Amino acid sequence: MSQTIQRAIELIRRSAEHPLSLTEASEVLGVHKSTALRILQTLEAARFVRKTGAGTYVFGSGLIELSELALGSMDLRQFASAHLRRLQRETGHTVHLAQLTGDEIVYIDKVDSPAFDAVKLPSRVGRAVSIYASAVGKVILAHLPREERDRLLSHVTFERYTPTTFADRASLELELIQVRERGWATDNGEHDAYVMCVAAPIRDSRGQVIAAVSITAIEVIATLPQLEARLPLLLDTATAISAELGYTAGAPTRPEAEPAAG
Amino acid sequence: MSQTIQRAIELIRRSAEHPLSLTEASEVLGVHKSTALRILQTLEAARFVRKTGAGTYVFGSGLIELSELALGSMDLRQFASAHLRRLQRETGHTVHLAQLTGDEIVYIDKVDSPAFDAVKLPSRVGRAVSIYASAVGKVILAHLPREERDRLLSHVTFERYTPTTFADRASLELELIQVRERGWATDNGEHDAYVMCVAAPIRDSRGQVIAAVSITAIEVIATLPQLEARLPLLLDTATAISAELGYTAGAPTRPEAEPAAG
DNA sequence: CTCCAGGTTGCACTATACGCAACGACTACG
DNA sequence: CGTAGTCGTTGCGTATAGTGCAACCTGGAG
Repeated sequence: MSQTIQRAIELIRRSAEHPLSLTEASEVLGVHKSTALRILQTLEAARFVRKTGAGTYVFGSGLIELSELALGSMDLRQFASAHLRRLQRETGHTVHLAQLTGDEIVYIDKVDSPAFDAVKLPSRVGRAVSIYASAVGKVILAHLPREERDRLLSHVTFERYTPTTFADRASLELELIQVRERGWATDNGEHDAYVMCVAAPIRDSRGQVIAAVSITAIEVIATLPQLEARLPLLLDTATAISAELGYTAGAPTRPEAEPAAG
Repeated sequence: MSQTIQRAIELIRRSAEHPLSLTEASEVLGVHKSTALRILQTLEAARFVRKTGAGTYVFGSGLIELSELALGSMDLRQFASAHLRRLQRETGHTVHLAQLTGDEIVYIDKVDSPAFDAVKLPSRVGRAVSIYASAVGKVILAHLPREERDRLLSHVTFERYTPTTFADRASLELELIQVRERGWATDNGEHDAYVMCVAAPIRDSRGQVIAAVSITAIEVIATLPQLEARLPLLLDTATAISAELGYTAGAPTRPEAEPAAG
């Protein structure tokens, strides 16, 4: 693992949080100023950081551009966009789109509620979301083939964030059975006590669940039963997005049955 | 300038475009496979790239998250968001927000038109926009203090993209005078022959022009006169955003006058 | 004018990233 | 079923590339 690149990465991270002076950068890395300077100059040439008039370094537009390029080329995101926005308008709640990518589930789109609670939600596009303590995580997990689910959960160390968290494999499996049977999942403040969600699965053309859409609200805005009242709309949205991906409902594949998976 | 970091940057760039195999990565850099592997492993540990099941490397969510963090912490973007969305709804056209950052003007938000032309527009959040061949560029340039304008233009090598481009300093200055006097700018296909824009300036609390908002359409959707018909809405939007930033209209500062700037 | 802090440059050194070669996993093909 | 070919991974000796140092520059404060 390259030391130089690790140092560069650390500086990019810091620059995203707040402007970084050269001296600060060298202290953070524990290296000489000249070393930090060379790293920052290299990053600057690629527009990964930008030098302000005050001589400090901040996050650069080059990285933003690359991120947008990567996000924009995701088919799912394009297909889902209009549906998500409609769901937001009709429910009034914040809408999330999360996708299973590799070993983690990542938010790839978010439509904020105009209500004041949007700013309080800790979610952010690109951020990985808890696999077992979120509605989108559970609904994806529940519909995955067993071996896949095992793979994802094998990395996990369970943590009890709140009193409602399913904080061990056994209780989670029970919850997942229920999720699988009814076809949607809730998050009853399982990661943040005041955040409620309802999520529905999105399937690709093979019938595989690859993503999930959810509506979210903090409890003072809407209780979990109030969110569940919007289930028809949510399920319609998920179905519509799945259809865009080529999924034909009632398809022969029933990956969630898995009588002898693995 | 650090060679290792430059190589890492190149691989990040490539991974944003399409999945990258190890062999491909090593060929791109002209280095041994083991070298490319170490770079990719370092990036992977930071979630800057992600390894797919097929063994290829793609753009990672870590970078997307950092970009969203950086974008989200921009005050201007937050203040402008609701206004941009309203402008889009009421005009039906694609809306852009561009900010002067350092030596370049960068798109920091974009609200796509639902019309099919949105996909044809080459703009992207994070991308730098031509300073002299765009409506947002010209409207910002026109209202900048002379020394600032000189600094920005000193880096520029003029290029005639289309027949309407202001492709030399003299003709651009004439155009800027007009822009400054009427308070808004157009782009009559000056960068891409079929893309039309109208832009208005956004001022901060000191009265300085720091950004611009624009509406854009391809010519088959709306001609320039048709876009100009939406000027009242556009100017209202720009004024509203400026107000959010603390600008009080009719302020004593008139930076655009600049009788003896510099 | 002097001092100080922060940033920049040139150079010698060695830690660090490199290429090599051998190995393992997998696939295609005879 | 065996063999050859492709791709990714590991360990190691080497030299290149990145590092720390010291001197220099710049701007602002006292």
